[in-house]
Amino acid sequence: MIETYLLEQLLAFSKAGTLSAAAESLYISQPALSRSMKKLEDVLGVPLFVRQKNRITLNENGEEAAKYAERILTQEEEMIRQLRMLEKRNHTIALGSCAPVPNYILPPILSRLYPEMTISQSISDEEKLVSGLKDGSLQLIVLHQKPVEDNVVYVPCGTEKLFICLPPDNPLSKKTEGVYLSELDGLNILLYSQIGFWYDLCREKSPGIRFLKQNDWESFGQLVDASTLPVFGSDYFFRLPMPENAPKRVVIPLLDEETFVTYYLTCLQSSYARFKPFFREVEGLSVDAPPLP
Amino acid sequence: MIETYLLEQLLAFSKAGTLSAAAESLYISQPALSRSMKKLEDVLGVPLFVRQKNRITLNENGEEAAKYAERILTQEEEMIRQLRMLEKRNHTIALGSCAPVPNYILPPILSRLYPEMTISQSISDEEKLVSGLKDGSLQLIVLHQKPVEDNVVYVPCGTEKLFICLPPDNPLSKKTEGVYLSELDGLNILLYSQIGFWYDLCREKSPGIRFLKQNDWESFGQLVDASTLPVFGSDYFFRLPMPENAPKRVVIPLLDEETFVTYYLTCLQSSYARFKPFFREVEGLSVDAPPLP
DNA sequence: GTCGATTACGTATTACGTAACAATT
DNA sequence: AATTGTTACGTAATACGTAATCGAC
Repeated sequence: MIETYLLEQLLAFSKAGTLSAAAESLYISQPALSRSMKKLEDVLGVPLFVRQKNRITLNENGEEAAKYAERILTQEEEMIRQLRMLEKRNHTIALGSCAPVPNYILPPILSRLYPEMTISQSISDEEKLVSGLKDGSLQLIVLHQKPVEDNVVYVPCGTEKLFICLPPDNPLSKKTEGVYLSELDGLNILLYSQIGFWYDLCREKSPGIRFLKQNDWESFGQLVDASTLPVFGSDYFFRLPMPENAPKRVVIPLLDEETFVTYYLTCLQSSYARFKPFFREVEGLSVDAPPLP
Repeated sequence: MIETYLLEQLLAFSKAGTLSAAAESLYISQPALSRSMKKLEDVLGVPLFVRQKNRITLNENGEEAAKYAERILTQEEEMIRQLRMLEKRNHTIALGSCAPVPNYILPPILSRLYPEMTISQSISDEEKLVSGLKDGSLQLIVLHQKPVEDNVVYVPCGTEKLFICLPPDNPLSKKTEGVYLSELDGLNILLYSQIGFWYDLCREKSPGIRFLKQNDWESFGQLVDASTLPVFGSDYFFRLPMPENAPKRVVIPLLDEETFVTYYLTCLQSSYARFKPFFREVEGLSVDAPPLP
């Protein structure tokens, strides 16, 4: 049996070239390393070095042994990595959503139902969500369309409606009955970048919009407050108890039917048993503001 | 870094099922193993066991870890095996021959020229000899035909002539000028089994011969002495200073041209430099009896 | 009572550091 | 003189064994 520290020290030597340099890199003394290498030769039963008076180098066996050592040490690292990942996966529920709103609503419910689990959340596009579900890196995903895959279970878990908030001096702000996305062509619109599929939708329907993207939520909020630039709004946010969501602006509904979406909470059939209580609770949930404190 | 003994102990536990049984199989005490498993969990940073009051079993992490442990330990064994093989290969010259005679003649010369090397010898068929040369398990081979391969070097290293030794009462023994192998059809012939290609040759030329095969050289010799059964003979053996090679028998030459062969000592081009002195010495060597003492 | 696991404590192994030395550049 | 590797010896870390305890069957 070859103890791992011997392999580690051999590899360090093969990289450093001298015992002294290797010993330094290992934070041990040179004599200790010298002895270890002798011991390794003893354990393996073959000489690994050619020893001159003042110099020690790997022989053919030693070169070969160093390659093996590297492979084995890599395997051990891989073992640790994988086990920690497995442990983590068994203690976290990874939720992925196509839009921010489900990520506001669902995690609190998950935390209550599975108090011992860590809840992780992320936003990405439909393709990545589905592949994440399949490869096990996501346990729950929220789509804005019914999933077409087999082997999944889904329920509607709320709706969301998109609005555009325009400054009163904009001519479109008079059309209180609503506008189409295509009518926004050419506008400069403030946008928080983490909004999932909504961005793609607007880009598709109205390629001429010039988005002023903000990655930081705080900065975005300040820009909304400090300017009268148009911003998108959602019925979800309008119901939150914030004083003013988009002050100094007129809220106009969008008329494209795609701006009213239903969210579908989805999991693999194989994990449905585990999440059944959650699905029960969420089924038919309307995307509403959380209860006032 | 995971010390190997921990992996070994984990694997032992996963095979034994209880700490006590595993400890026994490892020749250590139960508490020692208990502590080791705790330590392994500590090193890996994940729990590996479900601990009940009186029972400890692997959890999902543990099962996975045991698989990794087995892989890694196997790799280490493989490492030792391969290194020892490499060491051995670098200290032995493996000679393979298609017939026994070159194995009598060449090893003494090799020992003299390469005194620090171990000489190993074996007999097998042409196909295995060539593949052995190519895969490195043989460094020198002796064929009874010129090799057709590229990347090899060869020299003739002697000849051998086959005879048949018949009892005087056999009608064929009168044909002192010689007989063909095909004429031996139907005879019972004593045969020492380790004679390489000679056996295939006789089988091919005279399928009707009934061979009385002996694997043991001593037994074969005693049978030759104690009977008058026909046996094959070789000019090499006739020249040895033995009192009687095939007593009570008449030695008749075989007329098939294939019964006179030239041996070709062969090595890879890549190792010719190493064996050049040997080739020099052997070149044109006639397969003759060794000098009388 | 037996069997299996953990805890506590002492022991023995062994990997390591320091010091001294030898040899090369 | 500076660098590199080995030997000798003491030390410290640690893996192990023994004894005791707790629980379950």
